[in-house]
Amino acid sequence: MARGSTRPTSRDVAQAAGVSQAAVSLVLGDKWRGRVSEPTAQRVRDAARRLGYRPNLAARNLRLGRTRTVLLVVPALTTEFFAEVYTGAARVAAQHGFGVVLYPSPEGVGPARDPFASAQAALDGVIASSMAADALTAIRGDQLPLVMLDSDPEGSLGAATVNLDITDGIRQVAEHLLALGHRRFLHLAADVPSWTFEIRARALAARLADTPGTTLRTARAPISVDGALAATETALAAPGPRPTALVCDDDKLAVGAYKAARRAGLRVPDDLSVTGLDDLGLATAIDPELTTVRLDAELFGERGMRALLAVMEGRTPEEGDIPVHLVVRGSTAPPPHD
Amino acid sequence: MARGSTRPTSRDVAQAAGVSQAAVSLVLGDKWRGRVSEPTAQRVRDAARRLGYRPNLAARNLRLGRTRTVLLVVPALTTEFFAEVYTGAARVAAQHGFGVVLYPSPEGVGPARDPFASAQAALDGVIASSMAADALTAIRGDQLPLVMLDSDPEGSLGAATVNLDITDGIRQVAEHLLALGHRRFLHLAADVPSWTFEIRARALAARLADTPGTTLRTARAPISVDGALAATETALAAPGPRPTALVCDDDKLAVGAYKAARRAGLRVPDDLSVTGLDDLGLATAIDPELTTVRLDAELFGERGMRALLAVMEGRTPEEGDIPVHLVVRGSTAPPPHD
DNA sequence: CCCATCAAGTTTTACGTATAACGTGCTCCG
DNA sequence: CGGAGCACGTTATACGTAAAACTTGATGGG
Repeated sequence: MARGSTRPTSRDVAQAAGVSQAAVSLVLGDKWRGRVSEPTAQRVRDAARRLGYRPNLAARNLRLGRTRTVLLVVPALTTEFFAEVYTGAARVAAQHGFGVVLYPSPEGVGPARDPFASAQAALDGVIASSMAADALTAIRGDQLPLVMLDSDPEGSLGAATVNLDITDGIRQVAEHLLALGHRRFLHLAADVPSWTFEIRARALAARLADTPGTTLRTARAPISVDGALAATETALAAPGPRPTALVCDDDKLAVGAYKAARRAGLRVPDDLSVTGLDDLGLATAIDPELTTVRLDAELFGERGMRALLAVMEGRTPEEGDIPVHLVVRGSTAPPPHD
Repeated sequence: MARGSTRPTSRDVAQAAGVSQAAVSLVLGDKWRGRVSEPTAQRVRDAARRLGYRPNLAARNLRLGRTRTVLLVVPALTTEFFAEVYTGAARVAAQHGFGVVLYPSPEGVGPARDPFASAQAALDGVIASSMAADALTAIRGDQLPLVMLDSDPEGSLGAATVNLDITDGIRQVAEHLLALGHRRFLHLAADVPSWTFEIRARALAARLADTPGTTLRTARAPISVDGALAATETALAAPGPRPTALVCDDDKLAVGAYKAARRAGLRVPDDLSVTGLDDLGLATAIDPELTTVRLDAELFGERGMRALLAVMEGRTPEEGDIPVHLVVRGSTAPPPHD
């Protein structure tokens, strides 16, 4: 007889079905083969449904010593990129009976401070992107299984890493622009201390160093349309021959670059070719549509979760960076004649 | 003496400090005034820090019968809108010692099926947006405190609701366009069965009905750039006088409308005025910048969480819709002369 | 001087679950 | 016909925490 106000427990179900609480646990946990007869099992299932029984997860977690919950630490949710990473991770997690709790760094893009304080959840593991070393060591000290997304393989304190092959993406961008005939490059770099942006700069510089006669200048901007607008405007007004190709660290910066070009009276792509990186919905919303590097954010999240599952089970995570590929659209063209 | 492999418990701390487990619980729970001496309390705190003790949340949740965790059910994370709702809700939640678990409907925009199956978490309450009635009754049956976002006040089964004043937003749009001189309207409506879209149509029709000489046609599209492009193209090619003002249910649809206009050889805003609704980052990324209705998504999330806190504490949630306001940019202008 | 009060703890219990360990009859084989 | 084994359960216990109920020794007021 249920008391009505509080949620039914397995004991309530047991009483309703005329069996012991242990029998209920066995039947509902699918561990009853050869231990409970089929008719009895059916009685239990009926009673559970009738009472609307759902197991108390806190009790189960305590008993089993695990929570089937993992934390995803992301820099922010200001674009759909990390939302998609979450979606991918959550899908794989759900397939394995796990839930994902999201922790977007309150400071926005940049290092996360204390991912545990506000994540009011007991955790079995952590997937972290762009995290500061101190928070990282805190997690390591907790002995929690950890997977890092897009992080320096050397500096991640031995944690497993899953990376997008950004280096190759930038190389493809450079290759494309060089083939079009560009020689004077401007790099619009995100002013954020993060491995994933560092390697963009390195990859671009490395590829251009292989082709004599090329020049590379760099402008830095915070990741915002207005920041990119200002930085690009300044860079375009600098003395000397104007760059003909503008390589942006991500799509959002490219939007700012479009605006700066327009203000400077330059047409994209006739006077200035622009490239992005991410392939957000933004890329096809603007005119001309943006030539950019497609990052499969959902796959990124999936791979991250899969790697975490591997770590938690003591297996070795899948190796290899996630391939990315250039999507050529209308924002790149041969450079103008002098 | 810690066993090294497993996480320290309050009992380990007790042993290290030479007190009972109860004393540890009292001290660390800040309930020790007049029950434990200051020196002893200090010993406990030191031991806890030394061992790196963090309480087992599963055990705490079981003991206290609450989890300080709530679920946020959203249609999808394909735009930054619900990401911001989450951010706002999570911030308020953190201030009150709550965590927020996200449940993006796997079906994308539209009704959510079973929010509990994959949310591997014990919950104290639910905030739900655009949810199907069946899942809603499931939650109600669970007796969980519930707050609905942007839902029909009549049809929410008595749950508390927090709504944006969309009706007023559309009214402002209509007012603006009418003042510019527009009389022939096209409504690009989201083809999604949801209260929040229904009231857009009603509000627009209601306002135009008040001004004689106006006409209103409606095109329906799924919420995607391509869908909006196709629907708008068809609508613009229809016989009869062409509409001069295109009111879109959200910003994403407006992007598709821009593309359709461009393909039809129409200039925005000279030949066709376009409005959106949301004021996503998208709105200022496109050219011309979009006249739209600014929705404060973070505030929406905050209000939702605050309302849920009120419901959980047996208080009455704050009344009143959240005001929205028109942001006039470059996509609207007086209609062309015949 | 004796009981009430109080500080400073300790002992015990309950939360709901999963499962190891422990009964019961009954069947069936040697 | 005796007991080994099986089918079908039950009883008991542990997970780690919070807090109610209890203990103990000292103090102090009437």
